[in-house]
Amino acid sequence: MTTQVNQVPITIGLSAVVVSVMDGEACALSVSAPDAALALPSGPFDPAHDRTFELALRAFVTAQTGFELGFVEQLYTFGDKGRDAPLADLGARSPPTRTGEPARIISVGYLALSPTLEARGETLSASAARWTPLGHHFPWEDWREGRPAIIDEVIAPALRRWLSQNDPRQREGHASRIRTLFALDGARWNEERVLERYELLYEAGLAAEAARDRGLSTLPEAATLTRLGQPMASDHRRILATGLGRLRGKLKYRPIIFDLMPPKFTLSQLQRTVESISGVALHKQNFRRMIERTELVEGLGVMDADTGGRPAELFRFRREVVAVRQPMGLSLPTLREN
Amino acid sequence: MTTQVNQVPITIGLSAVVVSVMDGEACALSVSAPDAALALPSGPFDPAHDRTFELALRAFVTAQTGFELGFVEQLYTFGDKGRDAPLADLGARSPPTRTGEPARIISVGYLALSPTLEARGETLSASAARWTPLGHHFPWEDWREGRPAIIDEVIAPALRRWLSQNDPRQREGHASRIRTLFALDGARWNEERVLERYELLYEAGLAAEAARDRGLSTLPEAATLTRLGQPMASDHRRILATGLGRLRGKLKYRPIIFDLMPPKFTLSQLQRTVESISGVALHKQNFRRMIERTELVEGLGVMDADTGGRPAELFRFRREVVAVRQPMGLSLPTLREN
DNA sequence: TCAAAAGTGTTATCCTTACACCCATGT
DNA sequence: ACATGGGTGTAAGGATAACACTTTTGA
Repeated sequence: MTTQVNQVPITIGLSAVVVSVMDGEACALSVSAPDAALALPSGPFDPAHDRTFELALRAFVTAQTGFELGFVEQLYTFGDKGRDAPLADLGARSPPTRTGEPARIISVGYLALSPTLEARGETLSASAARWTPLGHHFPWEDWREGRPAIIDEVIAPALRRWLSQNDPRQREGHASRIRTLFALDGARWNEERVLERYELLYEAGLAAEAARDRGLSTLPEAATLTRLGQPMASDHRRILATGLGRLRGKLKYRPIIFDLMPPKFTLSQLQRTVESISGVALHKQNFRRMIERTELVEGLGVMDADTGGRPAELFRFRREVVAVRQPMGLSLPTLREN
Repeated sequence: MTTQVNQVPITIGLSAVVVSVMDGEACALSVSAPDAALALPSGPFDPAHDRTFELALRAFVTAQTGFELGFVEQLYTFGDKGRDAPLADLGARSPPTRTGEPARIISVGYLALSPTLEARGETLSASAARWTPLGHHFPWEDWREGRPAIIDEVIAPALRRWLSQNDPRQREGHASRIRTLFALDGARWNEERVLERYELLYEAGLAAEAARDRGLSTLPEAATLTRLGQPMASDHRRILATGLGRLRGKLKYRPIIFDLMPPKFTLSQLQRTVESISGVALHKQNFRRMIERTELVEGLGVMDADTGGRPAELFRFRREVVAVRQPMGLSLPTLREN
């Protein structure tokens, strides 16, 4: 025990996983870190002036990217030493080092959702922010077209190689994690476990960030790494994985999918949005029956002709029913094929 | 924007909601705050020496209460100004005020589970810690014997009185929250929304903490307040509500109930444990069928004779299957009666 | 006329919920 | 024998998952 407390000052950084769906692809808002790596919009929390985390977050996301957040929810607070120091100072100021020692940086991650909105592109082009498909960061998470080839071609072999170099006492546990997280040997894919999959890859040195953080020890061939998703600054890809996992889970019991939809939408658009987030393909009619059962949407009797085929009816979200019976959200039946 | 950052130092406090079930009652571990109020075991996070939040938490819970935590999970980070200053210094040291201004106190709440264990009582008696039934803090949350009388006798009338004094523009929204959160007018009880219920009562000035934090403005009769659950120091009852809600939700999709069970148990003990946490009564046979379907437990062929009636078979949790197919957890069908 | 996408009918299967009933022990 | 709690059989109703099929537009 020390007698003097807080010789090491604490800095709190806020990071936002801002998700939106553009052209059928789930994307996250990103900015460029000083070293040109992609980063989440982030900024420091100023204890003197910010009344709440959420207000601070909304303010600097608007400042950095030029638009306002709707739905916002806290994800997790990352405090471990040893993880790469987050760029909490990305916004403006640098972390204080009043006494000479480096500040301890804590980061609080947030999830935010933004509806698809065509007009929004212009706002963005004025800033350094851009929308990056989540599939670029997590290419193994998209099962909409069936099992992604990268799992069997790259991930499974690399993980098995790692396994064989492991401490034999840990081998069984690791083998079982590999099997279940990546749906090998007949195990079932669970789309919610995004974070655990990323952490397994990181642990196995298969995330570019791991090589960076560990000073390049036991680096796999660079060719393998580049196929395993675009890395991000600091621990931002971990925060992004946390956000995607949370969003996928929450879809099933809260109607938050509608925070990603424009005011009017067709049922196919709704289905494609769910699919792009959850990463699995859904059975059309069962999806519709489920939506109907929840009574969360209402047909407007108006048709959308820009579908490429037969015109589709437009629907709206019945926001009013949520107040009455905080409902189930959507149920994702599981996988349609394979 | 200031030029000088961190004039106001940040202190991080850690608080633990440690849940265990004793004699069929869900309890939380509590300690006595200096002003004699009940408080959660809490302590400061020392950025110079604590490598992770979780390690720091485990250490001071052991120091304060004398036993070790098993399952631990982060709940939420509370950072709003204006909420009552948490007792982050309960453990030992006082918050630093190097520059004269008060430190900004952030608190990180954790949920921890501890299996029922008879021998544990002795450890506790040596310390200032004790087990307090959650029903003392949230008397409206226990629906095992049907709808608690306190809802219709005390809560609903008091909330309606509050409603009538409200800004008319907010009235409709508030009325709907009251209805759905407390299952009035035929609305269905949702056992997970513990935090929202507590926050509604707090907002309406019906939690003793609200009177305290607001300097006693519009205090309802003291008799009403004392029926509305035992208050806690700082915002600890809010953290406790967060923990109970999270635990109730998580029961349904992760098999964490077994972190509350001893190594061997009967199915009735298991059912009573689920009931004490979720606060609802379950149908015996349906519960058993569900447990059977999950294949999470295994009969030992050994009988427990201390049941008061026919001896019951003892079961154990098959920890090994969790690794294989991170399973559903338990599904709480809803309410058996009413 | 054909491609493309919207939208519907039907069925087997499984899970949920709710009945009512029997079994083994201690007093 | 009877109270107490353990343990089981059956059946209706609803949700899920998977079939294949018709309809309406634009090119």
